[in-house]
Amino acid sequence: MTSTPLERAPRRHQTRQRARILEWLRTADSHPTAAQTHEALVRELPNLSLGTVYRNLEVLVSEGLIDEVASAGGGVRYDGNPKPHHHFICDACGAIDDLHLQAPPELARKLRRARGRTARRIRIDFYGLCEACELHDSNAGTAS
Amino acid sequence: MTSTPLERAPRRHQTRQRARILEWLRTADSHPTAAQTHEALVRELPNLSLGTVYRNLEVLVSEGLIDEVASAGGGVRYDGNPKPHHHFICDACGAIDDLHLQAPPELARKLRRARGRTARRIRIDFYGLCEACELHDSNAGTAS
DNA sequence: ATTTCTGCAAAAATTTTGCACCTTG
DNA sequence: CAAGGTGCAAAATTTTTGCAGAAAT
Repeated sequence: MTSTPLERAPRRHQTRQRARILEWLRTADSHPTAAQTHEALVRELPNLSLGTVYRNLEVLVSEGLIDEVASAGGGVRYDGNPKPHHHFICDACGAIDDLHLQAPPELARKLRRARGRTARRIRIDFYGLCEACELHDSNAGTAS
Repeated sequence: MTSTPLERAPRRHQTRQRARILEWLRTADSHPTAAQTHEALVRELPNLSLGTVYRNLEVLVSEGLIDEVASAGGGVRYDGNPKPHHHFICDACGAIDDLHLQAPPELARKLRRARGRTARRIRIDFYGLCEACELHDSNAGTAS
């Protein structure tokens, strides 16, 4: 038996720090890193420590209130929108945008046919150039 | 002007280290981290340094020979299969499996309609339980 | 009162770099 | 021999932890 040693879920206390982190992530348009989250909130909570931010992000993820988004380059980013959605990621500037479109049910079927597995959740990442970068950028096919 | 200062691509030399890293990644069934790659190869290349592995992975990515896969938890992983494909990720054990199915063209259309952007590349991640974990695991709806 | 949380600082873990010396072309 | 590459070690980052005191329930 690989017994999980009877782990009771702790009763969470409500703290200003955690509340603000969640609230801020919800309104953030980008998908911030732990450091960016700390940076943004340290103005109004001057003693907020990075450790506290890390610990709270972990709690919020485990409670399903936010999502972890693994971003290329290795950093973890956080997404204040826990509803299933997809992402458009700019190849040039790395910006991540939420897309609230629905995954075609066909995909789940394809998976089942290919592997016999059932998908609980499907996440689609679209890569391309965001509007700003597309304009900004003429050297798209020119390079040698 | 944000001039790219006329950067000439270096002529790469062929080295045993780089060759073996690429070759090993191609046959690897998992999606290894830099550390795992080093660990696996240090037997046959006893002086192989981690720094070299990092530098070569970066080169191989930039040449499009391998892919970076950002995995939750923050670590970067590498995928020796540069052809576009998708992933099935086990919620329980974290294993990542390649899926060689084709994204429905409908998706690109949806993106265009929703955002007016064009997708160069679409990556789909399916989350669920792999076969081993599904069997292994009876406590799926039982938890309080 | 008891449990959970915070801030701070130290410790780990991960990734990047500088540099002297080898290798490839 | 010139351009790249390697190994090693130090430095820079990023994330995790231990602890004593503070807050929440």
